[in-house]
Amino acid sequence: MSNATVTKIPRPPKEQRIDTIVESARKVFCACGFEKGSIEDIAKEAGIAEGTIYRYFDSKQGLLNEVLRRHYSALFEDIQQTLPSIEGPGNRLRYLIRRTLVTISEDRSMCGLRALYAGQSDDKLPSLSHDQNRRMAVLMANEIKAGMKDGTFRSDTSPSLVCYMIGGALELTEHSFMRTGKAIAIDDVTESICRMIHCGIDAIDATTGSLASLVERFEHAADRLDPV
Amino acid sequence: MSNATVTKIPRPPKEQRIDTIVESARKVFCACGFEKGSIEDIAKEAGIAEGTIYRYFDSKQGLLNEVLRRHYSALFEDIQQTLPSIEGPGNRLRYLIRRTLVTISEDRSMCGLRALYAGQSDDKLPSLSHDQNRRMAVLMANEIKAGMKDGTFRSDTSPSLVCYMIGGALELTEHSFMRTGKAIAIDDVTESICRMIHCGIDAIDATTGSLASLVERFEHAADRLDPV
DNA sequence: CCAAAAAAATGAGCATCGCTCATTATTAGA
DNA sequence: TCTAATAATGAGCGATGCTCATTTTTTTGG
Repeated sequence: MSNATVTKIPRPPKEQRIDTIVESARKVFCACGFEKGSIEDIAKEAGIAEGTIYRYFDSKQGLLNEVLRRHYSALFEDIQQTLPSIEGPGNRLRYLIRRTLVTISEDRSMCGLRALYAGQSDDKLPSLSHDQNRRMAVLMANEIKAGMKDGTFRSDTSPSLVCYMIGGALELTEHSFMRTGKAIAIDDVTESICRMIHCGIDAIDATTGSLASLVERFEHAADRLDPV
Repeated sequence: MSNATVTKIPRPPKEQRIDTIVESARKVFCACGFEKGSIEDIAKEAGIAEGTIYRYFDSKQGLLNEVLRRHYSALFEDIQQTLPSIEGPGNRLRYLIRRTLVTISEDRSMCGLRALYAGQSDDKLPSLSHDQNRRMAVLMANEIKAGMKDGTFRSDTSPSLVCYMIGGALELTEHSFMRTGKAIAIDDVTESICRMIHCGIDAIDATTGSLASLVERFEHAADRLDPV
């Protein structure tokens, strides 16, 4: 009005504004969780008004979607580049499991968000988090199908079932990490999951023990018929 | 005051009132989900004032806790009675898996609640739903440990990992059921999970080189019996 | 360079919801 | 029957996601 230099701050371009909002949302959500982190907090963090957020995002949920989408896009780009260089369905499956563990291990706060968010989807379309999980599940399922085709894996395997079992194992690790904060023994866990997936829990001699004894009996029988 | 017969409705006993509230909450939560089902709805359904609910329950969350607790208590009582009559860790594990599938199959709306609720727990204590899952996980883990002890299962198995993998498989079935509404092929799914758990996905000849050598020995023995 | 139109930003305010508490209604005890 | 204890009520509080009329800034076109 009168004296002060009213330095007109030019508006940042659209893209940068969105970046600011998403980044602020990420900070707030990671710090407070999705429910407790309010739009007001995010607006304050970004230094803008609440209404501005709604010019770029339909809802709080949509904002979280974008936060997660950005966070996971790096992971999937990385995977897409690496995967073709690995030989064999079993090895590629192992890589996918290990890579997921690395991601979990890298960002604990985001894990909480992810877990929190996963239960969020109600009657709506599958939530983004589910979508990310599904994307990973599709990658894993592809490898399992490939393995079934080339004879590495049993042909009566259910790819989706196996994927969800792997998912369960990863979730356990994630939960445990979130609760305790203790570093994940990535290679050990990968090995455990892979061994389980490949061989199951039966003791070797329980699986084939009976078979071994059968062969033994057969050999004895053969011996009797044709003593050496 | 003046004319009308003011039929004094006696207050129901405390226990019955609680039952009414919990049952109303169950209906509303199942119909609308936890978030969208409001306390107002529940009070209206029960024919009481909102405040009354808070005489008996600390919070909306606590009310849901009780709804779930009652729903699952029957399941666990049933299990506790049946389990001791089944012989062998493998068979008991199979029963637990199948029994869970039956429960999922029996109440689709409650599944939604369960799934919704699972993601709810934030910084608080583990939610009731998690608690129920954990209770089931403990039962399964006990069987796995028993199997490891008696030599049925490999001794380097991680019980909790296996439990979570089973949990993942059950969750897939639950989600699929909730989305499609198509009846669960309980026995088929049970078989798939058990086969996976016990033997993994590897093709037989890939599983054990020892098996290959067994076959070789068999062939040698057979050769001796019936030389070409 | 300016005026008008378009676009962006604002923040007061709305609707909803979980929850509280002062007030009222009912029951139990003497 | 009178009184103290207990139960029930519902208006209202505070917080929150979201809207929209208004204001501010940018763009346009002459």
